[in-house]
Amino acid sequence: MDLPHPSIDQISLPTVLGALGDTTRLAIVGELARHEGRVLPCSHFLHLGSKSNLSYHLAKMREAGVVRVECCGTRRLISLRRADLDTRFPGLLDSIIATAATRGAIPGSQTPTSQPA
Amino acid sequence: MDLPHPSIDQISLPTVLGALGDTTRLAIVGELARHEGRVLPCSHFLHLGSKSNLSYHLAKMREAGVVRVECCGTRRLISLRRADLDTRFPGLLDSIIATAATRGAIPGSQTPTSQPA
DNA sequence: TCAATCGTTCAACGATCTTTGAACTTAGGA
DNA sequence: TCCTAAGTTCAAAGATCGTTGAACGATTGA
Repeated sequence: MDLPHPSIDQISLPTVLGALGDTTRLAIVGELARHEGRVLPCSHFLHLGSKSNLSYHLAKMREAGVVRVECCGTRRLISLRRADLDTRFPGLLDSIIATAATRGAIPGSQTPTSQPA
Repeated sequence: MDLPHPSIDQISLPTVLGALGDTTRLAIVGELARHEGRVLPCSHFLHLGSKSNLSYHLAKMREAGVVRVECCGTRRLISLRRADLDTRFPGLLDSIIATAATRGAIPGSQTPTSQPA
């Protein structure tokens, strides 16, 4: 039932960058960053795409080592592999998340703070 | 004769990440970083691919705003848009370049210092 | 002028990506 | 038990990607 995740050593820079080079996936990462430390179900991201579409994007990020997916009954609990990524690529995630929270860096996205709550 | 480059404001995070999510292009950026401030002709990168292949990758990075391409006779002089990227995405390029210089982060690549000269 | 050099462009290809909807699986609750 | 909710998987489709080789244009130098 456990889904396969790359070990820290197996996480590759171009694969991570490729995984983040997509507006939907970047939006997911931004969302996860805003809920730092917490764990979110897939359904949290339904506003970003259809069920099967999210399944696709989340699998891609899991395989790239960006995200961890844990099974909990019929749920999948998603979290950022923040510590692992910080170990592997110091500063990378920080700068991406900081940028992603900035107006205009991601075309078509709204600034998180612009949403009511 | 001048090739089109996006202005700083037009540089988008997912596009930049996508441009860097490729081993050939990451290698080009690494090479440019090792020659910081200097300007290199396309021919400098011929060990990374064929002429037309490099033309493709360099165009992609130019359009993404990662690289500047200046025409000088029949030459194209390539440079990293380091200052522009630092302004737009503080810390991003630093962490990518630092990582790219690390053994193992980019599968199939050799650490620059591992090469004789 | 002629030839060589430097790089772009094009068409083609196979591969990968992104999205969709329908069918399916699995677990939990009434 | 049966139903529902949460996600996955699959096939299909269209788009984009990365690579190649051939043809092309533009500049430089003999």
